[in-house]
Amino acid sequence: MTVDENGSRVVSAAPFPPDGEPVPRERPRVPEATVARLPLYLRALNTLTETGAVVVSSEELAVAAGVNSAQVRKDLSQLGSYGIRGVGYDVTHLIREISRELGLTRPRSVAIVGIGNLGHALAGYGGFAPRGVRIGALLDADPARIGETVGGLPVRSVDELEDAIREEQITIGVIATPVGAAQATCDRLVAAGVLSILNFAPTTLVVGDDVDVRKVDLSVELQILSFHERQRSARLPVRTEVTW
Amino acid sequence: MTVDENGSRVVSAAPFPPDGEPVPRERPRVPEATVARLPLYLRALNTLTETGAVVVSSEELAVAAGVNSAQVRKDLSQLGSYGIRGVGYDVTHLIREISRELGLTRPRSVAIVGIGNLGHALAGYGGFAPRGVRIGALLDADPARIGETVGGLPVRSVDELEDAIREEQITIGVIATPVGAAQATCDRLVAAGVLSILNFAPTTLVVGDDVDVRKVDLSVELQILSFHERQRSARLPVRTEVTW
DNA sequence: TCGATTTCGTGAACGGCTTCACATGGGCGT
DNA sequence: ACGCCCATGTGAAGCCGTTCACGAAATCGA
Repeated sequence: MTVDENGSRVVSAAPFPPDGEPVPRERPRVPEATVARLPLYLRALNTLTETGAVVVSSEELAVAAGVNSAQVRKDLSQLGSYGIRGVGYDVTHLIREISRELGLTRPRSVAIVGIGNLGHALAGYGGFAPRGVRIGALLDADPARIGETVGGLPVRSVDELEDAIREEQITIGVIATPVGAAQATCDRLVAAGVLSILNFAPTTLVVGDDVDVRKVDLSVELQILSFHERQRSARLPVRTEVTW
Repeated sequence: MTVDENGSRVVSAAPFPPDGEPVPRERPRVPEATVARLPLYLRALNTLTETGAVVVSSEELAVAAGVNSAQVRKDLSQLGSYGIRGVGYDVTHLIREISRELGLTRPRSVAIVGIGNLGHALAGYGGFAPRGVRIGALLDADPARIGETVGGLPVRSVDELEDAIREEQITIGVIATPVGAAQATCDRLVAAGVLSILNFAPTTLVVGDDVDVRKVDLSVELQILSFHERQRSARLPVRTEVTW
């Protein structure tokens, strides 16, 4: 299962239930693009509650998340009609529904493999716990680092990877190892039962179709910015007066 | 200028030059989706040269980058026809052309603001220099960290931000500060002349239309994975036998 | 020289996503 | 109780991106 998979293997649900079924299960399917924005809405909503807001309009939420307001409405309508016309959305209700849709009601546990600078940063990042994601284990191959405590958790040997995943019921693996160890680490995580991988190593991981891989690549992001800067500078020298 | 801007302001070039012009300037425009893949190709090509490969087929490159081979051909054809039918692509030539397209021929300098764990990780990341991106300055607000050397570069006070940007001809700002300082840092970077921002702080930055912002958000990635896991588990309990 | 083989380049079809525009319908003031 | 106002929910249109399928072109061997 790749990042952009279009769910073609999913049993295509009938557009409508055969009759006036009282069971609302089997909603059509939430588009991938919407899923990617739900976390943004969630964060914006959490910020809003701190300011005491109790209802929010699609326009406000759109500004806070940096998207179009029609998009907000369409996204939220995918989860059901939780808004009130003429008023807006109930903030706490919306937080609950989005959290449920994202599967954050039962917290997920992650293992971070590779506790270098990046692993440290991830382990110490406070933004996980309040959002339904729990760090269950830190693993590293360097004996010098084992036993060290990072963010309240001890660093364990990567030899214990399989044990840790079982003990802590880990379902998500984060790869923060050097490039050379990334694929092998990935294979071990998958063999141990992990089905979701977040990869920070600058390499393309090869996995089975049933594994979900997402990739965060710093130099790719910078190169995309570089492209846009080049475009911009190439556009500056106006050529209208060359013709005469 | 947002990430997904569709270049509507760009003068739409005529599909063909009026006649057999020798000047190939004004290609139609490279799609954003293609730009996002060019860095992947570039990395795969660099790996290939190390193995001694001199030509590469679209199929090989596709496997290395984890995409479809038709996509590779379509992407590369956007930059011009650099392939040879029946043979493949010349590796070194392709590296040159992609680097040129991405604007990496004249190296870009970045400033990293916020030298915590994440800033350390970024500063120490070896993947930048060989890819046309140079770290020009490290800045932090904490007096205790100023003067420290990270990755061969001294940490300077954030008070010197404007000076550093001028001296080092920095065009890209990387925000690795706490959330609270992100927007203010962004504003200062923009005021100092930076037009591209890579934001690691979990917040939506508000900028003018002429500033290009990209965002890397760790918890968002994890929440997307969480959603897919929930989907998967909801699909597992087969319901065919409930009906009798 | 000629045909077989390989791989690029690309038109066309398809599907997904975004945006617009407006009907729908709930609240609030009088 | 009634009508005005406002924000949601959603068809429709258009755009962008992906994939298929095949023609074009280049090499190689006989």
